[in-house]
Amino acid sequence: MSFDLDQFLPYRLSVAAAQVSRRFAALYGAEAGLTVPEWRVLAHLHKSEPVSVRDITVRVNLEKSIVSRAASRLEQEGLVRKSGHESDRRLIALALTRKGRDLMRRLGPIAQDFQTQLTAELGPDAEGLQRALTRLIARDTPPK
Amino acid sequence: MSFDLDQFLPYRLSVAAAQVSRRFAALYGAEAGLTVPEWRVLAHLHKSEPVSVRDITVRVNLEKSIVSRAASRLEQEGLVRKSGHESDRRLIALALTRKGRDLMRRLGPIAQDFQTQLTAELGPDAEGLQRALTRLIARDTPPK
DNA sequence: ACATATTCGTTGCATAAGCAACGATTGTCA
DNA sequence: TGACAATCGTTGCTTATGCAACGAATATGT
Repeated sequence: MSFDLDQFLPYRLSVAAAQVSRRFAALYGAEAGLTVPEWRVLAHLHKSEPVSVRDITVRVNLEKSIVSRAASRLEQEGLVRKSGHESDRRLIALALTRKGRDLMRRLGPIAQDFQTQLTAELGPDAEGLQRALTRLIARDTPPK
Repeated sequence: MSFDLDQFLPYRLSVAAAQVSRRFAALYGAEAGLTVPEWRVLAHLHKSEPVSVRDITVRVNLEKSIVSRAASRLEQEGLVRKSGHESDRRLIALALTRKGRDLMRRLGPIAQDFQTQLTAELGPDAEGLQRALTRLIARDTPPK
C-alpha cells in the first residue's frame, strides 16, 4: 500500500494555510496592498507599541531580516515611524503613524469578520482545530 | 478591545504549517535534500505514474512553473525521467527512475512515521483537525 | 577598566516563488 | 479545410525568502 500525499498532514496544513491566506489577502487587498509580513508587523504594532524589530521577530514568527525590510517599506508608505530607543541605542522603536492607526482601524474589523466566517464554516470542528494548532505551535522552533 | 494576532486563524495556520514543514524537512533531510515542491512531485509520482506536469500542478497544489523547475532538477539528479506523451505531443510524461523509486521507498515510511507521531501528539484533536482541514481545502482556488 | 562576547538592525547574496509571455501543439467551428 | 482559440511546458523577470556577515552598541567577566 502506497503513501498518499492527500492524507499527509504537513501537506494538508500547507495547502489549507495557503488557501486561507489567499482568501484573507483578497479581503484586505481592497483596503491596502500588504504582504503577509507587513500585515503581521502592523497587526502587532496595533496592539502594542512602541516595540523593537527584535520583539516583532519573536512575537510574529518572522525572521529579523524580513521584519526589517517590512518595517522599512511600511515606513516609506507612511504607516510606521522608526525612532531610537532611549536607553539602548541598538534598538529601534517602531510605532504606528496616524495613517497606520487609521488603516488598522479599518483592517481590524475585516480580520475579525473573516475569523468569524471561518469559524462558522468549520462548525463544530473549529475548536478542535484551534486546540490542535495550539499544540503544533507550542513546540515552535521559530525561524532563526 | 483590540485585534489579537495570536488568536487569528490564518496566522496560526501559517505558523503551524511552517513549523510542521520544518520538522518534516529535518527528517527527510538526512535521506535527501529536497525542496517542498520536489518532495510533492516525487510523492505524487510514487503513487501514480506516468503523469504530466499539468496533472501534478492540479493534484499537488503547485503552480506549473514551480512543477516544471522541480521536475527539471529531479531529472538532473536522476530521480525522474521525462519522456514524450504518445498521442499528445504537448504533454510530457514524468516517471520515477529506479533511483527515484528507491528513494521514495525510504521516504515513504519516514513520512508515515511522522504522520503517526503527529497524530499521537495531537491526541483527540487530530480528527477535528483533519476534518477542519478537509473543509478548508475543499473550497480551494488553487494557485493559478 | 579593559578585552571579549553578545545583541540589534541592516545589507549582500544565493535561491525560490509568482506571474506573464512565448513557441509548439492540438481543439474548435464556420 | 483553415483561421482562430486554447492548452502544455518552459523561460524571463521581478519580488520574496533565508542565511551569513557586518558595524554599532551594550553586556560580561576577570
